[in-house]
Amino acid sequence: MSYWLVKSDPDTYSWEDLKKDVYTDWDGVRNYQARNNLMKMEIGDEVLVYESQSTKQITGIAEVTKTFFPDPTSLDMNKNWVAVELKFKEEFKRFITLQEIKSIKELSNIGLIKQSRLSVMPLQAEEFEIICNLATN
DNA sequence: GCCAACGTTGGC
DNA sequence: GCCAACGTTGGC
Repeated sequence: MSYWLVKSDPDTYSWEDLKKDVYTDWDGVRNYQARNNLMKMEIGDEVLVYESQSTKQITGIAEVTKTFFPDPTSLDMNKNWVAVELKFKEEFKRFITLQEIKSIKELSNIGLIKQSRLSVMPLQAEEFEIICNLATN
């Protein structure tokens, strides 16, 4: 059981879209490090969803329902991009902003801050818990 | 809109 | 294999 954080630009695919779709293929990832993380996801893993750009906040939790498969949106056969299937799991009572994450010392090593351009990253269990606790308080 | 960070491409 | 040029992402 692992924990992850994925980013999405809400103009492309928002939390509202996921809520509406319930299941979605998390595709379009075009970065090897992010792809390698997608390939490590297992069914039942919990995934925090972060909206970048306009809103900059973690909105809730999704769950991995299918492990990686070839990304159907990739036309380049030489580059084996992959997607996973995610399912809407839980919306946070309170969205956690980037600003708030930055203000918490225990989260200072989180990939979201350390490597701001990476779109799929692992989370420590403790980091996942801290964020969930914030969101339900 | 600007810019830093970083990934990719292509010439050498 | 190096590195300059360029493109993209994402915070501010």
